Amino acid sequence: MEPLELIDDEPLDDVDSTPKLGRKRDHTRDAEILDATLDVLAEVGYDGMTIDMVASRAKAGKATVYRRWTSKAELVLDAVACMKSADIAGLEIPDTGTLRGDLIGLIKTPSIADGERKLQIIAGIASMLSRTPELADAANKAIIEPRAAVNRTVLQRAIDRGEIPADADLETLSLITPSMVAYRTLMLRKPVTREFLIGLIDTVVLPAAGVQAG
Amino acid sequence: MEPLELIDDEPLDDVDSTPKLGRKRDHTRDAEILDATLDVLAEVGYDGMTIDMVASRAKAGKATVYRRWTSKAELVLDAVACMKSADIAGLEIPDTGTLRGDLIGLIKTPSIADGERKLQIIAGIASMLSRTPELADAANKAIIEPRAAVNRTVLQRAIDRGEIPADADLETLSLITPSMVAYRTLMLRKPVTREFLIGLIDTVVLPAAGVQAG
DNA sequence: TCTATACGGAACTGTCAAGTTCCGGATATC
DNA sequence: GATATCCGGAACTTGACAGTTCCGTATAGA
Repeated sequence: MEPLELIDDEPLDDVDSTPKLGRKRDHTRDAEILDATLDVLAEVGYDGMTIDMVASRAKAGKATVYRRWTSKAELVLDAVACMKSADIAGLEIPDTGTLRGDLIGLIKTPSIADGERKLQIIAGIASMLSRTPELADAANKAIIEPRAAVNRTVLQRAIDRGEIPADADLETLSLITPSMVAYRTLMLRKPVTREFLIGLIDTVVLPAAGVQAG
Repeated sequence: MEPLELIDDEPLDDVDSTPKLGRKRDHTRDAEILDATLDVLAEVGYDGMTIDMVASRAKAGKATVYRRWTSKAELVLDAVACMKSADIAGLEIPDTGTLRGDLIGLIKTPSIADGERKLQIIAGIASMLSRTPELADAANKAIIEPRAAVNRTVLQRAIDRGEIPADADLETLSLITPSMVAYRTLMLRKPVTREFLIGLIDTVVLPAAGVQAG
């Protein structure tokens, strides 16, 4: 997803071709600032975040930030909407032939770390979600949905090969691990280990999906 | 749980007996202010909440609040810690003879409404949880833990009567519904209906507990 | 090299809320 | 009724941050 164009109205195909005059707006600079925004958001939350924090982390001036986004709210919305799914995007979905193998194959150390950062970001904007639907939608699309989609894919394949019943509730099943990981991280503040995830898969997800135990 | 004694150091048995002079500090006034705090917290979150909002909702002066709590942070911590479990407290745990019957018997409309308010409160303080462990602990003890404890009770009874395996993971099982309800409310912002809860019980909790489907 | 543009940084303004102080009025004890 | 205590309310002080403006500099195109 591209950053929302809040200032520029130049054609997209002009990005790397010859501009008329002076220096061109650098779109990678946008990304750096947005990423700094997410870092600060994860660390101190929306209200604890100041534009100065974001700017200095991105080695930018505050004026530079305001040249590109009209307000703090716009900056945060854009940052959440443009969030890259570092874990999902480059992640090939495993196809081991069994549901258990696929689910366990999805457990990756960088993916866990990335997931915890995203949960911190959600926690940082949680109080605004009920009053800012656009932000809630953006967070959903960028954070929750990709993760659930991957789970749905491996579950659907398990249905296709007859490993689990065809009427299995994919919507619910795909949300079990995200939900319980979120609770463990945010409320219990316990680390999400590989063992914890395997335990969840074996004692909750697989039985609920209809796989025989053992 | 009593409000933390941040100001008074009078003996507890003196509460309703003869004070020495003038008017006595009114402990129900504390409760009213704490409750107003929770209301505001649920509506606008920690950072959106001002002491003036709390005071005027409790028909109190700001000075009165500061006479009883030293800071906004202390007030909020105390409010969360003293939160009454309106749903759990007066709730007799059903004993229907089956795990499914007990779990479904625990679903009560007022309990759902009360639960959503509590989740709004959690959302309001979410961004502080990772930086204020005492607050996270208080929220967990006051909101999630009572609910999980009830689940553990009915699960233990199911073990005792041989309905589910004796080695069932009560810790995990008792957290399935709280986690998924929290996730649904806070992140998906979808309503928690009776149907949703029954679906969770039938497709996740019971299979994971080892009850035969159907 | 010249020039327009965007830059980082710093100084500035305006607002808003935390926390304090003060006061007139109620209320309970004596 | 006299008195001590706490009350609600309002007027403060203070500090922090959103957002703006300005300036000297760096860089890319002509």
